[in-house]
Amino acid sequence: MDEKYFAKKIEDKWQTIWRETGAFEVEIDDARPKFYQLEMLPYPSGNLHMGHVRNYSVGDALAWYKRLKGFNVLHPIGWDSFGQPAEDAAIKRKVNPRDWTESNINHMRGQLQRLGLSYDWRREMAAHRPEYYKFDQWFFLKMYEMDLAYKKKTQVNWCETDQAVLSNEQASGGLCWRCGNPVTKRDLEQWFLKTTAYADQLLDDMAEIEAGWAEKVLKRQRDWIGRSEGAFVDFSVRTASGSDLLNKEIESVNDDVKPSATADGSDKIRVFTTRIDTIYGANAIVVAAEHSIVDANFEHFSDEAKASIAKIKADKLKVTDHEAEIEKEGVDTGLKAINPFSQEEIPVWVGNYVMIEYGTGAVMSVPAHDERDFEFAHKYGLPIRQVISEPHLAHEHHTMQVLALEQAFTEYGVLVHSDYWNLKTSDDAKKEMTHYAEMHGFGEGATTYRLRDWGISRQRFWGAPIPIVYCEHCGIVPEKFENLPIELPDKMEITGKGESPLAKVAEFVNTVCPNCGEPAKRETDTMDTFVDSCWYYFRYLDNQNSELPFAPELAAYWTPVDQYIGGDDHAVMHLIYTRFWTKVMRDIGLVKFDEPVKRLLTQGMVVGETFFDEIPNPDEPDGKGKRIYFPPSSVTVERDAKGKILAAKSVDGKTLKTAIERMSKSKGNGVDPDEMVEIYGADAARIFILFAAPVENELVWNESGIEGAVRFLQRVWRFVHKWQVRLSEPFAVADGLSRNSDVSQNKIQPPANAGSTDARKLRQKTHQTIKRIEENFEFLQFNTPVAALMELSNALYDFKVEPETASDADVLAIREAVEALILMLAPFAPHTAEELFAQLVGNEQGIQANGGRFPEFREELAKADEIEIPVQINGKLRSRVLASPDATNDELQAMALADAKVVEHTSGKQIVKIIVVPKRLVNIVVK
RNA sequence: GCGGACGUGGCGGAACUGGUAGACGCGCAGGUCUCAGAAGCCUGUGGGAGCAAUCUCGUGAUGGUUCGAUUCCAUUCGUCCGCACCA
Repeated sequence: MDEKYFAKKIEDKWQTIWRETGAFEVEIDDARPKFYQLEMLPYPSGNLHMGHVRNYSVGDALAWYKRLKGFNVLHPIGWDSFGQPAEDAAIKRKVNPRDWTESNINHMRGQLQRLGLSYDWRREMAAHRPEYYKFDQWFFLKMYEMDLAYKKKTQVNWCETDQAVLSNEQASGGLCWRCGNPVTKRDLEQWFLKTTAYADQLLDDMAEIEAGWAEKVLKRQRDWIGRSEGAFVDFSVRTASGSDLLNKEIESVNDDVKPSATADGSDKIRVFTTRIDTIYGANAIVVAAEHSIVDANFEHFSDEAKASIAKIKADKLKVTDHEAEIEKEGVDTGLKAINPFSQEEIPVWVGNYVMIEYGTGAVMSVPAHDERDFEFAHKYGLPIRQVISEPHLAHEHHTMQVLALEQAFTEYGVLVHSDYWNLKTSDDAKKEMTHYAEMHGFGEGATTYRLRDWGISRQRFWGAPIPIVYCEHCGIVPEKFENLPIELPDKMEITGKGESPLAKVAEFVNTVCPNCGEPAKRETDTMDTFVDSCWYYFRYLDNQNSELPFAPELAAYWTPVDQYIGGDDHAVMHLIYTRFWTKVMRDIGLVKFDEPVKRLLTQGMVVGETFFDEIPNPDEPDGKGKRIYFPPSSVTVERDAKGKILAAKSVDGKTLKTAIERMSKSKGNGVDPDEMVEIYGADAARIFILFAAPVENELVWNESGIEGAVRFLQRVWRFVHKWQVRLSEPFAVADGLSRNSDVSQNKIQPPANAGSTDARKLRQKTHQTIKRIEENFEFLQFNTPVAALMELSNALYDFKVEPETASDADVLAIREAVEALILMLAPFAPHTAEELFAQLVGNEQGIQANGGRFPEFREELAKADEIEIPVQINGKLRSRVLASPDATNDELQAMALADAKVVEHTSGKQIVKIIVVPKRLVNIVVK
């Protein structure tokens, strides 16, 4: 056995053994419970970063733990390999995105393997390979059949100079990332998936996963879906003259918007409100500039109104960063609407704060009870009338003149100045008024969502082509399933300018209609990469299947995912889309459950110090400058005694600003995982990253701590080495102790009272540690079990017995502790654990092959001979007494009162009360 | 603006359902070994007082509930995150 711990050597050795023996390859096994451990797959950018290392170290720890617990653990990995960076690389460096992606994957696979992560590599998938995206297309066609995929016009970010569509990131700040010119919006026909069809299920099924998902993630999803219950109310509309009703059928410009015309064909504006109880306070109808009623009557508007509406529309085309609140603007159209409850005539305004996308694109303005309406009414001098009162003031308000409020009162209350509904509560009024509207045919209860259908069209090359053909005779024709995959061409030109790159590839575009066989053209848009990540973890189950995305019977065994781990930046989009996808797969019949992920752990970011110079940018209204980053290695940093940065200077003496930001190459604060592995070893790097902070927290990278992880591993290593000879010798049969060969089966079961007090204490520590670590894993804590292992290791060093003189009972206690330590170390430092275990059992087959299991907790061994009971006087700790763990409350009280220090503190005082917490504490209250 | 989370040593962080605050690690200080250094090992390490036993203050701040509060409640300050006119 090597005396010294050389990380590199044992890591190479065990990575080879794992690969050659297929140590982590799994198949269906009905004899064991399954566990599907999943981590979010990486984008193959070229290099692993520390965030990946953290994510995968956590996942690997759990996978190891579950294997040691006897589960059949599926632990796969793959590549989210479609996306913008490959295309950017193609534009900048004239490389083929496929070659660039494949070579990145090869490099990063090596990095993952050097970390010693326990993946079943046979199951690897990559989104950009035709055998995978064939099924993106398959799903698209299924959804098209199910009426879940459709095409409609929508706005995109558009750069006039480059004639190109931009993603939100590429258009950030309202400027094009390539040419720096202002970005505009443009209408484009795009493909959508009907996520809204599942809005209620996405909300309601959260009940099934509540226990396993962080509340903050569910909350964000709930907000994203944004269900609100209310009512539609129809207001009849008159022209400015107040006489003749308009006869035109009014239709919305937007598919999301419910038609404004009611069944009888007369002209109405339909509004959505969650506060129908406030309707007597409506002073106007405010509609979005894009509302159909505006178009229908535009010619009758005043010049001022026309100009104002045009301006509002134009302002909406500007790309804003959501930073400042937009000043409310609006104009009276001259149209009049009739409040169906009060028969009052109120004006119809256009307002920039009403969104055409939400509800009906029209609202009733109730300034007394809505802050936005209040602001609007205030600006334009519209009347503000209170119709909801605080309950205790209701009678008074009811008999008084209509009040003008100083600010909006948005709470529920009691109705006033509302005719028949006066003095009813908001809750009752909402129900009754909705019912009344339904009875009289001018409204109905309604639910609206903020969730929009998912636009999946991308005018890009590096994505799955949408399998649609446009035929002059047949129109929009879906490809036939047997023609899949529709493959990306090998030759293309990607410039970042103009329309989708696929449109320029004639061999791709020109095809025949799957329906009539006549020449036709292909759709040249590709799918959003979030499509790939919707179902990738089902493909791991069956990555060779060419008929189906995966076989349902494999999914029936392995899925749903038991534990999913990733960054919380995916709390909404990816995790909503994949939940949606699962529900579609259920409706197709591929799976039999509603929710794909039972437990979700969102891990915090890995961040580091950054140094930068800020160059003022006059174009930015808030004075935010452009940052030029300097790599930390090039910066001279002055720190105070506490380590706080006092000053940072660049090589040329420039004073730099500092911040703590997400690690990234461009900011120069990244840490290369390969370098960490090279210097400290994969095990130490993994232990450190788990130990340094709780998983959910942000982790500020600070290299000094990693040495502690190395020291810990070396301490364990040295201890095992020092004791190896004694630990491997067979125990005397006369002692009733088990033999060496039983070690891996956890069969060491000597009598609990054997050995010295110290030996018993060590065994207590061992079993207490087992319990603690088990609990930590169940609660997904990874920093505390590492601490517990360190404590156990410290306890071994505190056990002052030398190998030469140790009794069999001592050796046994040590052996038990060492074996438990090694096995429990495996999830955190698998190479070291494997090597030490091999040395202990005397073969090279590894923990799993030797039947290594998580050590068994034994209550009777964890129990201490005596426990220390703190004694408080008036709540202050004054003394401690040693007692048997079985001592009764009366005994504890007697011992406490007999204690010398207690006597000292209580003498001359009157004992008022004595509180005894069983096995815990005694508190004596004196006066 | 609305919503949410969180404030514990020099630092990262422990602390079961209210019951010995500061586990574990980093850092720092002293010692040991050595020709010297590295590594290792040992000791100490929240503040204040004391030679010491020990006393006292202490979990952002102020109050409250309780025999007892880092933990529960109220107010307040601060930090971070999410949403962004969703009617």
